[in-house]
Amino acid sequence: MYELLYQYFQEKTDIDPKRFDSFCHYFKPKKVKRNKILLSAGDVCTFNLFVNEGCVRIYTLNEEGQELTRYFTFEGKFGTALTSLIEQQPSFEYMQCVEKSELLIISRQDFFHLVDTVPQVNDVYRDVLEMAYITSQKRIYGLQGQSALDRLKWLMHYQPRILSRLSNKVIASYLGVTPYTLSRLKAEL
Amino acid sequence: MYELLYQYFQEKTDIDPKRFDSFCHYFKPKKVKRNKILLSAGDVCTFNLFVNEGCVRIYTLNEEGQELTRYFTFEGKFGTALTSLIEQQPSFEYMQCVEKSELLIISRQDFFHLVDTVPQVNDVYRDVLEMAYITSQKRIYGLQGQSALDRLKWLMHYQPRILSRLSNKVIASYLGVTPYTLSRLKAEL
DNA sequence: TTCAAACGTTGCGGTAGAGCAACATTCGTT
DNA sequence: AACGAATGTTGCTCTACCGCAACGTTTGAA
Repeated sequence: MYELLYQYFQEKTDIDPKRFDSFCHYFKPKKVKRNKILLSAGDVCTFNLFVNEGCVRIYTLNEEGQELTRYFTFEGKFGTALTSLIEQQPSFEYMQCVEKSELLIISRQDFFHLVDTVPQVNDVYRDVLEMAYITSQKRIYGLQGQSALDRLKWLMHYQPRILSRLSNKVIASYLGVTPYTLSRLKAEL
Repeated sequence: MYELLYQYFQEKTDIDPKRFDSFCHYFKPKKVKRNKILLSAGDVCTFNLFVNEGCVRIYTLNEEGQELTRYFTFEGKFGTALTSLIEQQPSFEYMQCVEKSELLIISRQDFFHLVDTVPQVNDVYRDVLEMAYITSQKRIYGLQGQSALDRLKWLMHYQPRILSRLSNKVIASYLGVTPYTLSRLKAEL
C-alpha cells in the first residue's frame, strides 16, 4: 500500500522505515472510478494526494466553458489543486481521475502538521513546490513561445505517457488547442 | 538599508529584531544601473535577490530571438531565476534591471544555509515558492484561456505599476503579443 | 452482442494576431 | 539644447488556429 510513497520519500530525503511508519497512516488509501471528480471549482481544496495507480487531471473552465488542463499526476507523484490548498480559497480548478485510480489522500490539516513537525515531510513539500514551479515555468515559455506543432513534438518526446494513455480531447486541452487542431497536427506529423 | 527586508520577514514570520540582525548581513547591498544584465542565459544562477528599489525583469529568448518575459520583481519582493537556482543547471532565463535599482543580494550557498538553519528563512522560502507557483498558475490559465485584450485589461486592473512604469516593448513580451499588437490593443480600449 | 453516446477526422470559411514597411515620437548622451 | 537611436504607431497582407457541420470510429453499459 505504502511502497511507492516510501520510495518517494527515500528518493527525496534521508528517511528511515521507523520514521516513515510513524506518519504514513495519515495517508488514507482510496479507490476511485474513471472520470470521478475529486474536487469541483468553487470548493476549497482540503487534501493533498499521492497517486499509487492511475492518473489525476487538474483543469479549469474559462468563460466560454472550454476546459484548460494544467497538469496530469501519474503513479508515484503528488498532485492537488495547490493554489486552493495554499490559499484556502475556493478553487478555480477541478480535479478528476482520468483513469481508474488508487490514491493516498491526506487532509490539509494533517499534511501541514507533518510539514511543520517532520523535517522529511518539510523537505518533500519543498521539493513538490520547487518541481511544480519549474514545470509551470516550462509550460509558460512553451505556451508563449512555441507553435502548437512544436508543443506537440515536445510532448511526444518528454511526456509520451500522456499521448499513449489519455484521450485526444484531454491532450488538446493540455496543449492549449482545440481537438480539431490536434487531430490535424497529428495528421501532418 | 534592511528596513524593507525586515518588514518582509515581519509580514511572513514571527521574527524578532535580534534574530533578523543575526543573519541579515548575508544580504549584500548593490546599486545597479538601468538595463544592466544580472544573469545571462547559459550561466548558472548563484544568488537570490531582494529589490529595495527599482525593478528586475526575468525573461528568455525563444528560437526566433523573441523576448518572452516571465516576471517583474518590484521593490519589497524577492526575485531570481528560480529554476536555475534550484536545479543548478545553466539558466535559460536572463535577469535584467529595467530601472536603476538598489538590490540586496545573497549567494545561493548562504541562502540555502539560512533556509536549513533559520526557521523564519525556511518559512520565507516556502512562501516565495508558494507565491511563485500561484502566480505561474494564473499566468498559464491567462495565456491559455484569454484573448490578448482580456490579458491587457487584467494587467491594467491588477498590475497597473507594470503599465505605468515599463516600456511597451517589455509589456508586450510579458503579455505574449508583439509590440505592434499591443499598440493596436491600447488604441481600441 | 448490440447500439447509443462520446470521441475523432476533415472540408470549409472566419478571425486574432503576426510581421513588414514607413513614418512619428521619445529618450539618453553629449 | 540638439541629434541619433531606440521605441511606438498604423496601413496592409498573411497565417495559424478556431469552430461549425457532416461523417466515421470507438467505447462501455445493458
